[in-house]
Amino acid sequence: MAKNITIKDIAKEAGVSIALVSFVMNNRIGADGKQKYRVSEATKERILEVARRLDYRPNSAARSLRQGRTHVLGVILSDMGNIFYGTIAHYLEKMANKHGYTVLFGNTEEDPEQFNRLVQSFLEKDVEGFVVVPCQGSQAGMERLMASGRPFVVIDRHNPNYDVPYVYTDNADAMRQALHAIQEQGATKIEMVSYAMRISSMTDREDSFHEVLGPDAHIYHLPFTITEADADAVAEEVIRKGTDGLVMSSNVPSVAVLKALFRRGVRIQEDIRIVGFDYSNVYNFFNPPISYILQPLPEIAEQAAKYLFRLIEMRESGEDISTVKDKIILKATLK
Amino acid sequence: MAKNITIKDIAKEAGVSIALVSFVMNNRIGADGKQKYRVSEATKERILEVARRLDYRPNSAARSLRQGRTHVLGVILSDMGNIFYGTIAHYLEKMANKHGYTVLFGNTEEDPEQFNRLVQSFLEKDVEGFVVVPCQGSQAGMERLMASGRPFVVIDRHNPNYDVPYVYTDNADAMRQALHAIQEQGATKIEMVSYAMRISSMTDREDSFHEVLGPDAHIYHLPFTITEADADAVAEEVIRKGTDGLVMSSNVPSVAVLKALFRRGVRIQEDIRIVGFDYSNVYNFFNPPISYILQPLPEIAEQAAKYLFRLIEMRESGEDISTVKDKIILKATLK
DNA sequence: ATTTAATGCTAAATTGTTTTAGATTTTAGC
DNA sequence: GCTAAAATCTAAAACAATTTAGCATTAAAT
Repeated sequence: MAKNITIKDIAKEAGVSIALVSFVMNNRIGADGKQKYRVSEATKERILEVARRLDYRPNSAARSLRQGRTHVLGVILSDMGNIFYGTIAHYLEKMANKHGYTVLFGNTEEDPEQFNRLVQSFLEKDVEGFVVVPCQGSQAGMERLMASGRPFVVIDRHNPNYDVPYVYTDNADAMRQALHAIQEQGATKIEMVSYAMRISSMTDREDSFHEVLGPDAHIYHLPFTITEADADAVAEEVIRKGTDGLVMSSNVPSVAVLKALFRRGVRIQEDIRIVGFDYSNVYNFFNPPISYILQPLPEIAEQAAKYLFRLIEMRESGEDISTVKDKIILKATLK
Repeated sequence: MAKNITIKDIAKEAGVSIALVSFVMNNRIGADGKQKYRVSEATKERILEVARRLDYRPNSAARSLRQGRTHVLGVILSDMGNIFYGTIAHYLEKMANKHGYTVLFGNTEEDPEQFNRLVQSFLEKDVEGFVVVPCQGSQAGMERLMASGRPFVVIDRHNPNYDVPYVYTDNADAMRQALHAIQEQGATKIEMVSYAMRISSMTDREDSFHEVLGPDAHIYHLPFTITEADADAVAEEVIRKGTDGLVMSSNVPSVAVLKALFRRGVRIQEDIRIVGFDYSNVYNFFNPPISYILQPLPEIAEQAAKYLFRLIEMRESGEDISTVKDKIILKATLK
């Protein structure tokens, strides 16, 4: 209820114009060489004192309306409950914070409609820039984002049909490392566990897998929401075939299949060697520990944020950002 | 650059007043019994057609400024990279979305200064309500939040000195369940692993632990950022003392200590029984699987969101929310 | 035929800030 | 003491919507 204190109240209380209050509050004094707006120390102090006393807080809606800036970013990802995205989200928020930005988050749960809704919603909220994880079928949403002219950076996946700014992991290289590792560990009948989703992170890893092991090497495809039955089916087939090496393409299916194998008494790392993709605590509890591909999450977030800030900066100073589409490719490491 | 389409552009194009456009866009036609604002079907269609054609999107800064509503919530938690908070964040976002809200997230990393900064920042962004996880020393931030009169709901922990709305787990009961379970599993020399942070979730669990096992039962206290050395030290002492049961008070320390024990070749669930707190995939890979206390995360998020919406609703209709301070206590279950 | 009521619409105020253009006051130079 | 220049400060116009109050026009009622 308590009516919020505005610049007007302060002006009245301090006996000055609202313009002056604004200048003082924004410390826009004696700036721009010609030092146009100058205020005497005395009035400045008086204004600041009143502001403090009345506990003034600027209304950001009004400021945004006038300036066209919100200092808000929009981050759209798959699922914050997944430690992979949760970690990225955390680092992104940290970067944003450091630069005076605040961030709106949204989860698509791999639903393209939801992706689209989030884009719309964030555009209307006037976010100054986006970091997005597209999903299968999110073309409409991506088109709208591109058409908006709002700065954005794609991470984790990308649609090769769209020439847009992104930060991406060298998944082909990562899979080569994984396969090299599992072969060194003695596996000869190697299969892969992947998601059914046709997104570049999966297909790039799969293509690389086939390049190394030939087109007949088998890949299991699991749905986005993996049931116990899904994982059990994979385990059964793996056992039946006598597969002795399994490379994973993501942490969730990785853990799901490990559970199913464990339930069946398969001696993991003896009967079958595993190489995971993305970190899970689970890997530590085998002998030897399960190797895994680690994507540089902090760096992904950092690079994406920096890239985005650069785009925002450019747009703010009137430059054309539609021509900048640099791709940043980061290497994953085997752990 | 592309100048945004405003209500004015539509008015001009459709040959009507901006007021009418606003009414049509908000579907405020023929409402409120007296059906004050009516538009003929024809003009309505014309306006909608123009809006569609020009791809009109309302400017939410202007709308917020005028209405004093932003349809944005602020969620402040400890660390989205932790699956516990990440999951809660996800459910909260989902609930918010369903009610037409968008959400700003912030991580404190258990730093009270950061908590304070986030409160300030979100207040200035005019969030309509907060869901917050306070941290040790966050009193200043909490006071400011309370003083703001903005609706908020506290989750996961609470300061018993503050009589505020919260959704909380019955931690005493949870710990009793955990202890009952570990005793049934045959453990007699039982210790506890907890955080050094003095927050209610930890202290309630610890108090309950002492109530059941007596004041001399030992509790290990780990810092918020646990190093391998920290966990190693606990493992060493546990081994030295011949502790045969360990109840955990949170997932992160739980996994850290499990790793340290595993590294030392301790036969988990044979030499020592473990009962975890909060879910981790790790628990499945022992024989028998490690029991754990599961907090109802979806329900926590749901109840908190509903509670918050109730408060917002009340405030919107001019009611005094400063008197409503209901506490919602949820039971955890042993899995 | 005149009042009354309903329908369809509009002008203008309002929200809290930033910012431009210019008005006042003070100081400095002579 | 006067003028020019410098130093302070202000009025008012944006920004893009919502919303109040009320104006025409047509239809219905007396």
